[in-house]
Amino acid sequence: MDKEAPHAEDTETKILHAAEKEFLEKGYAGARTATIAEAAGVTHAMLHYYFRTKDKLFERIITEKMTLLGDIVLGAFGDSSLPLAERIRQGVEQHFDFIAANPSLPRFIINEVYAHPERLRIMETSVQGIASRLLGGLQSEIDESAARGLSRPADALMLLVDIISLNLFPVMAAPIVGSIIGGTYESYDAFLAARKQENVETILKKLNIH
Amino acid sequence: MDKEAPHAEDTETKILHAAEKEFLEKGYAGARTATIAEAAGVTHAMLHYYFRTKDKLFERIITEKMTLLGDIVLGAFGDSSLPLAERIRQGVEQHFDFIAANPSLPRFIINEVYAHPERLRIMETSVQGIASRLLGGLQSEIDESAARGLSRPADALMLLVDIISLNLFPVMAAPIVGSIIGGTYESYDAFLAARKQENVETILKKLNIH
DNA sequence: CTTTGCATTAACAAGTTTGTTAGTCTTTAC
DNA sequence: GTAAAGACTAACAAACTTGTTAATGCAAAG
Repeated sequence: MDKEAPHAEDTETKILHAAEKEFLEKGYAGARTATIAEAAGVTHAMLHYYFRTKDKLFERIITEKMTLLGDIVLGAFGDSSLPLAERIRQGVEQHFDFIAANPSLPRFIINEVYAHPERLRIMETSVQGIASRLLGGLQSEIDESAARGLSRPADALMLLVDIISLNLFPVMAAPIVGSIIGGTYESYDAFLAARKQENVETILKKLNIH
Repeated sequence: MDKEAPHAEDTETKILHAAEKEFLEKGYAGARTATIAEAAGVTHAMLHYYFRTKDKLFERIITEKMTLLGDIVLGAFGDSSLPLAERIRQGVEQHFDFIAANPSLPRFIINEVYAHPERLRIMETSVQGIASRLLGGLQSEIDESAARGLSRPADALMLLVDIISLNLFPVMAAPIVGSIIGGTYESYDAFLAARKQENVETILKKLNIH
């Protein structure tokens, strides 16, 4: 009826959405432009008409996804208005939920950055900016809490690596971990829910926070 | 001079070694049989002569690597002759060292299992066998230690997932993490060494072990 | 010495994948 | 109504990738 009908995407957007799915699932090397075009419901010439090359289309997707991943980390742990224990609990949970909702994202970024480290250099200053802002704030809060005897001292960078490590693996390696847990849990989602709480507790125990 | 000269590999072995490197670095989709042949120093017809297809060659590599990864986990944590704290410390360190020495292995396995989950089914009984044997033994030791008040109770499966998560990520995501830590550490190896100890402590603190 | 069988090579072939192009259709502006 | 511009299609082409094949070399067995 009007300007914001969610149903009819234009061709460019349809291609972008199809490309996102294909690249995230199969990576650059495994993705096929013909498959993207078909999934978008357009001829594959249109893909080249709008984006020239597979490379340029890929660049669009990966830049967007790298930015998203950085923003999520900042968004999850950046809120300094809460007491440390709450800030960390919420941060771990928010980060976990986002990863669980976007399960191929970490694998995608890790693979493509490994294959072409120069892609990282484009984001490097932005990544380092986010990291130093976040880590600076978090570190001083950890220090303050430790000085008051409310928790153990800790290195904010190490803590962040702990959290990301713990949150990523069960999602990235879902098929393998799923095969190991077998029927122990009702579903893999049930395992993930348990895992989220386990990760929160692992981090809080590490900090020995009161 | 004699039977165990390490220098002259035969053609088949040269292809296998070159294939291992290419597949681990680029994955199945990104690997090129021509590149493998060139790296092995043979014509690419030889690759087909010895292994028929790219698929069959790949199967050889991935089966070997999946088995290796399973054996490593079992080897690192399977030794039940030590006190629990030592068993875990040594397990984490051994596992970490192996991953650090084989940095592309986890990425490779995770990617290829994701791309073709049926590859996992071939190993499934073996993987589950290893897992249940390992977890059973570890769980009873954890329970016993907890009953004596020497440590907190814990789920062996969750603990194993913790350890693997913590150990894999800094190696898998080395370029990204390296960019974040910037000049904080002398080298990435120095960071990894610190990381290994951090992981041991994270796990021991979680168990609150004496 | 010759025959047999394996190893190797060069050339080729089929299929796939990315990218182009010439021309058509549709919408908008005048 | 028509001219212009952008969107679109079908067909094609070039490059790449996997895999084959026919011919050759070579070493061991008889």
